[in-house]
Amino acid sequence: MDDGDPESGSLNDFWGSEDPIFDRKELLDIDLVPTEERIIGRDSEIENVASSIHPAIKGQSPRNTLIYGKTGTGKSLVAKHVTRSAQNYALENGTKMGRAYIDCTQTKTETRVVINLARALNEPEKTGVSIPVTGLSTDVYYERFWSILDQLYDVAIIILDEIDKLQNNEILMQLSRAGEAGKLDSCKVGIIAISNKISFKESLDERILSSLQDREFIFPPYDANQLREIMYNRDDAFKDGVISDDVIPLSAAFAAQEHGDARKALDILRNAGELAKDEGADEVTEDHVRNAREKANIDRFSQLLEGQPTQIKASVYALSVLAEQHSEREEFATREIYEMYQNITSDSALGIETLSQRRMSDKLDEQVFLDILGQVERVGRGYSSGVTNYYYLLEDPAVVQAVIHNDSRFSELEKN
DNA sequence: CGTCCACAGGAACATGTGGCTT
DNA sequence: AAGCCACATGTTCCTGTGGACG
Repeated sequence: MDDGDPESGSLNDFWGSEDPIFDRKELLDIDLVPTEERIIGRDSEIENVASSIHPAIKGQSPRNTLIYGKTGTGKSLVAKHVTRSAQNYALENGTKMGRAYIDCTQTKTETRVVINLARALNEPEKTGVSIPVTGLSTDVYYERFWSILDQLYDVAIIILDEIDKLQNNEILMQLSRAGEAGKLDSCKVGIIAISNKISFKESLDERILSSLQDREFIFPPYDANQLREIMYNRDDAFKDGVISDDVIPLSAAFAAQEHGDARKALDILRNAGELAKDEGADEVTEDHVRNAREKANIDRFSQLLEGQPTQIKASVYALSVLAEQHSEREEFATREIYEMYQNITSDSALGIETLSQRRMSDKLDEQVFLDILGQVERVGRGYSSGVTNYYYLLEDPAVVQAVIHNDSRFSELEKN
């Protein structure tokens, strides 16, 4: 609008400036499935998974497979890589192989999983089957799904990631027995189930278990050497010579301390680069890595909390106020938090309803699950009870409140 | 030692939303 | 247009618990 702006000259310099630190930052994204030579230290895992699904190449039944391992141990990576490679090979050999990936943290109910699978594998112009996003009964979705599989594929491989997040295991039942139950005529189905909890097995039906347990692999955490190699393999994310020698070994050491999580390693590395860039430094140093590790924790926390609904912010806020008022204590019982929560929600111009204590305690539990709050159980405290839950903040109350005040509805609250 | 308190968390039930089918 | 359907979000009711307290 204002032309002749005296700033525009310097801004032009800015737009034209090159990133002094990063070259191909996307390489530091954990979800990127690298080409095979970039997958480090998972050779035998790749081999194992590949051998499970090998029969699928010729259109025969693949074996169902269960993969365990902590976060950031390459489970999804290996599953995606192997199945993609198999699909390409099968295609060249005249086998129609379908392949679908479901993240069960996003898709938790049986129906949603079927819908997503069907939509992922469907080709409406060939099958003439339409899969509405919602509106049908689960049975109908299943029928359409089976029909799609039979029409389009000789064999389908389905990856269910974070399977322990599923509300119930009916979908596994259906998928693993589809052939025997006569739901499918020609198409074979293979399941690759991924979980980070070994205890997941206990919640499984005997029949599913026997079919899944067929092939079962545990992915060990990466050790510091492997983490280092993973990062060296992706170091062309940075400009040449920008990272000093100790940066990667130190990031690897930090990540190794936190259960060998490759995701964390890459996060630290990326954050270190960003810190250096913000400072205008031309080199990433050991100090950047140390700060990045701090920052990564707080960032994760803030983002998580920021994205939560208002009711949850209100309950967490209540806890933060309590923590502020009683500097000598950290943990507070549900009832105390609820009283404060009532003050907050009834009073102000927040414009939200005051929920029942039952409901609020569910919200708090949810936050414990997300690692926003911590929880301890205590017996027989104060005036009688069986067990009482006590909650505490995992970050400084000031940090928590700062994040919540970012929400415009809460910003007024500050004054009280 | 029995009674009572007050909490955790499961279960049944209610309501609202979005959307398909016929 | 009427009837289903899945599902999120809440509420109410209820059972089990284990220390406090008489």
